[in-house]
Amino acid sequence: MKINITFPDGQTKPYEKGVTALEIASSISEGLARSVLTAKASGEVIDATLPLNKDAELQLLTWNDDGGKKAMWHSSAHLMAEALEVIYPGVKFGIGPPIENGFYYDIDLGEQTISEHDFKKIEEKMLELAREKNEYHRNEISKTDALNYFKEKGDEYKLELLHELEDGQITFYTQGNFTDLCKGPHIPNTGFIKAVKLTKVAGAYWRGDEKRKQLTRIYGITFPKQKELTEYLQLLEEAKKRDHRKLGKELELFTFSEKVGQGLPLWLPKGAALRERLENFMREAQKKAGYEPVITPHIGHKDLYITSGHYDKYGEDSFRPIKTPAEGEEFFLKPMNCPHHCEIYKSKPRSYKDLPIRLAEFGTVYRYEQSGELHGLTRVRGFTQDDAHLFCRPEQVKDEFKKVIDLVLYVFKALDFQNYTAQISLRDPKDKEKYMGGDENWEKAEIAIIEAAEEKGLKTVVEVGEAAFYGPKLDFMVKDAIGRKWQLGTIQVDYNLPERFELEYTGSDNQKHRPVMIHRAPFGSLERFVALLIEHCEGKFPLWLTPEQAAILPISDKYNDDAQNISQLLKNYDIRAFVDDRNEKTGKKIRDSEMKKVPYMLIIGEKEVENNTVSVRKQGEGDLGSFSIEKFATIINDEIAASTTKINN
RNA sequence: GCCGAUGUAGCUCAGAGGUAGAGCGCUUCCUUGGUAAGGAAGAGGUCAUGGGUUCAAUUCCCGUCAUCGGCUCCA
Repeated sequence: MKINITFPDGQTKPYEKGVTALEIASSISEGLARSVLTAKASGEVIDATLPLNKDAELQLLTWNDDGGKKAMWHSSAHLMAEALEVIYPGVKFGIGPPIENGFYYDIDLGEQTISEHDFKKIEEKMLELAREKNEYHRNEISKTDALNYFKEKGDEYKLELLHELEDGQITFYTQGNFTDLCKGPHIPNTGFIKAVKLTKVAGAYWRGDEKRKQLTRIYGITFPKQKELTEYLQLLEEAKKRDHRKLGKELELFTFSEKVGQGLPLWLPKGAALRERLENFMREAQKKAGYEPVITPHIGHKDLYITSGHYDKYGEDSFRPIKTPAEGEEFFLKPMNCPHHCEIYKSKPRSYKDLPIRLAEFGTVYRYEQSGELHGLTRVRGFTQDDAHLFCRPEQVKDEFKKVIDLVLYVFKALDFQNYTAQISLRDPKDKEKYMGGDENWEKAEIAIIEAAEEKGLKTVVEVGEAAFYGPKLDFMVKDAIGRKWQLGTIQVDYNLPERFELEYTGSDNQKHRPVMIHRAPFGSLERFVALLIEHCEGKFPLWLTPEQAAILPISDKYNDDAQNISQLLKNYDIRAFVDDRNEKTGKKIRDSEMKKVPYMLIIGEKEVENNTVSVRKQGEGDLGSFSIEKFATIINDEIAASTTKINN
């Protein structure tokens, strides 16, 4: 019997029924056969060693394919499990999947513990087992036999997983002396794994449930060549150089103090100046878009949060209330600005003609985040949102929402954030208690977001269960230097707060109506935004934002006064410059300015003073030649103008 | 909050059961220099913090705090 195999280039060839992808690869070339990890047959990724029994479109997957990598790492998780079983007899296994970069396995070591100091011996054992080139054998097994196997082994985690599977679709994979419940696919044998690096150990709750037992999770990554591991490790080193915590310290943008408290950032002068420019940029953009600035206090009465629902949801997990000494009234640090803004809306009667009303505030809010979760400027306990609340008529929602999308995209474009993901976060319909408000409001809000994003042509991913407790949202997510995803811009439609605060407007029918609220923050929080900005530009900020635009470097202290004069002149052109008048050689001053990522260096010596010029050097590029001060000012201001024109078109 | 690691000078880090070191930075002096590190001298540390073991602890053990990597959470 023959079957027809169609290759990605459209060619079709007949093969014997029962042929494996690996055999097909061998028939093409030995080299190919040596690099095939798995195969995709009619859309499904399978073992390359699995017999093919019917016509199929076949794609051979190697290390260069996602499916190949995933299988490699999945098989590596099994290999690690085998090694662990040798070193830690009696270890029990949870799950061990491949992930974006490598794999992990959750294990229960009983009384034993494991730390990074133990990695070396595990890695060595893995490599030793890999060299045995043990094949990954697939076995279909009945549920009863499978249950018996893990009962005997005493692995309650695998038993729990098994109970959820149906008989007839259970497979085991065995390599060497290790057998695991697994649906595959796997690579042909362990010999493909040539380089192993265990990266971290962490506690992880069984099935992601905080209330269940915490297992030990070991992360690792493997490669088919030692060289690729070396390259990967280098890449990680490079990424660390972009880390905003490191750059923030080096460039003197922000700091933390144990005395002030964890998660409470202190903005240093350079960081504060940078942030202020960002705020002004946003103020300008919002003014054009019809927003009205408001200002509200940092605390609010407990009743405010009872009305808003925040007290119910977070009262116990927030910072403890502040009590007035005489009356014993309770106040909370504000965790959000919306309740205050709702009260501003209510300060006078509103007509349909007034809507939409757009109230904007750089509001500083405080949230008690779990201590283990704090992280540089990206996750803090006190931060400032570029917040605004739009109160509109129901028929205005979609239009307003689309305008906000435009604003967010404008901001991202201005700061060159290209690799964002637009994520629509909906509520989890199976877990309605987590959320506030009725079904009808939720449905309206979710539909409004989906339609607005669609009409704007945004490519979105939908995440169920990620909504805020009072409404669905559209978030703009960006990755940081170490690959973690963070929410920056956010837009949220809210039918619930207007109801809780009993917001109203008088319609053209002279009846009372309920407005709809849109919460939005294009930066999200200034802290987080600046953190991501630092990482994206590696501390080399756009010229209009950067703390110091130019360093003036006198060749010797004879020219210090001339340098000061030039600094004064540049101020007239709105150029931020400082004089490095240290008693150092020019080479040293240049080096230091390069390291501090100052965009321009102006070298001043005898020639320049005589000709009334400055010698211009650009960071990362080198000498540009001599220019008059006016000319230099034009260069800078043109460069800034060019970036702004680019944004506006 | 949970699991694991870490905490030594302003920064980056070395060190050892007998009370501490380097490089950079800082101060002073010499040098007055032309596009990525000129030279010398000096100041600077309750070795995170509280307790325990010991003749002796910064070093070993325990608690606390903070930081780092994950987990959970994230208005």
